[in-house]
Amino acid sequence: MFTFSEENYLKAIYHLERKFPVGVSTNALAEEMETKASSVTDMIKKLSEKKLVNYKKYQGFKLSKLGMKTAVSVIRKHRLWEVFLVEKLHFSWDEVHEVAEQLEHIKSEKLIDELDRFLDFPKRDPHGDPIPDDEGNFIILNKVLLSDLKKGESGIFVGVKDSSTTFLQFLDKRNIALGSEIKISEKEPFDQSVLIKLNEQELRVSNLISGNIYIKTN
Amino acid sequence: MFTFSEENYLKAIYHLERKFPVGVSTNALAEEMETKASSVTDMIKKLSEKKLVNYKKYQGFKLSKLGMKTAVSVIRKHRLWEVFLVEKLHFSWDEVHEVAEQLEHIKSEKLIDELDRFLDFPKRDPHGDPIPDDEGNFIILNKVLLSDLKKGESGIFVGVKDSSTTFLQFLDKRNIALGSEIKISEKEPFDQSVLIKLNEQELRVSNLISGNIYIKTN
DNA sequence: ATATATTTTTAGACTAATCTAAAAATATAT
DNA sequence: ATATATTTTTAGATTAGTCTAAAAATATAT
Repeated sequence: MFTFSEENYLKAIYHLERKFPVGVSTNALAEEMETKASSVTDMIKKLSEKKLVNYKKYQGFKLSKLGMKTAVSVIRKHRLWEVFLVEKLHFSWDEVHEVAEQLEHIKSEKLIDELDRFLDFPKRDPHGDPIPDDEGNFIILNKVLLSDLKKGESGIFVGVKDSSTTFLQFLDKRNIALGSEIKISEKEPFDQSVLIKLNEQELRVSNLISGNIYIKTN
Repeated sequence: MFTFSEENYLKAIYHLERKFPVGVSTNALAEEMETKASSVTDMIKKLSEKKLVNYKKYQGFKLSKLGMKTAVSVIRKHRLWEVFLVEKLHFSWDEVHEVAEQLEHIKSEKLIDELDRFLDFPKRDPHGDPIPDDEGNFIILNKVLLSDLKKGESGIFVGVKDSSTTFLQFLDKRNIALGSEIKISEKEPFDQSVLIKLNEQELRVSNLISGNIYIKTN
């Protein structure tokens, strides 16, 4: 079907389209892929020939219908494998990404659908991100950033925006786990840091932290 | 570490060394890999530079200690994934090979050791082949070909020599499954076909079939 | 032992994915 | 509006893995 590299580009374009709904630029994709703009241009040409992206020179690009379907399928695989690693193989949520990056490229419809069944059709991956079903449909959960809550408001911790190892380990260290109830006790107007209450304890976190935590409000 | 291609060559050399213990030839490996002799020469040079094989021009090659270790590790991964596919994901023994060929190249020590534990340290894959442990040690089972048994002798079906889809499906169709007790009722001297008894039924199989079935005798 | 056949290697080319450096297009600023 | 800066594309190279065709080495046969 498609090469690992093509799939990785499609996935990256998918994520960038959330940030830039009008279209993705060569430089933005180069940064996301940690590669050079010239390499991106080469690859975009190839993806365009294969009808995976819509592209006009110098005008940016967007996923085609086929490109979108393919990207979502790779994301489904990535997230299902993450669930497998955490639930069955004792991985922690900060260890799964690297391995899932490899596993997401394994080609087998049966494999992924059976894995889905084996895991009992999970709706979220270990970081709270929704898992597309076999038709590519997501459950969109309405969530807000913790940094957007006002003093006195509360909700459930349902996901992270940044899932870097360091951030995830930071959360682990403070016992901030998915599903925890978090309430804003205080909000410092000067630096936007917040005093939060969770698990019967109070904790002060910076705006950088609260801006990476997704909350489902009641 | 090593590329998919390098790992595939190492695995193929490993298997060929069983057949040709003195050393593997370029042509033999080309046939095994379904590629051209010139491609094999190119790759062998690379493997030789990386100290994975011992090679002298025109004189064939053998795996080095490092090459052997690497090949065994790939085989361990392949066979563990096969067990996973059959035991957890409802694959049949004739469906697993193609997917395991992909999964065997995933790089993660933790992944494979946790998978091993998750599967409860299986000693054999779905075709009866032994699974190396995390040190690379195999359990060698003393087995003989069904075609080597004499009239009246019997044993347990413990493995297949040829694990092609067609052969495995042939066995399925006749309910010849791993673990079955098989007894030679009759042996036809002319074509070496045998009348076997298993599961309370008698069945005639050709020499080609009996030459691909491994038996553990009591 | 020498001619012939077979095997193996080399030489040169191709594709995919990447890079650097330069050119072309577009955007920005005064 | 035109010069300058930025972005994007192109041109040309590089690496891994493969191929074909030819050359070199080895094996076989009479």
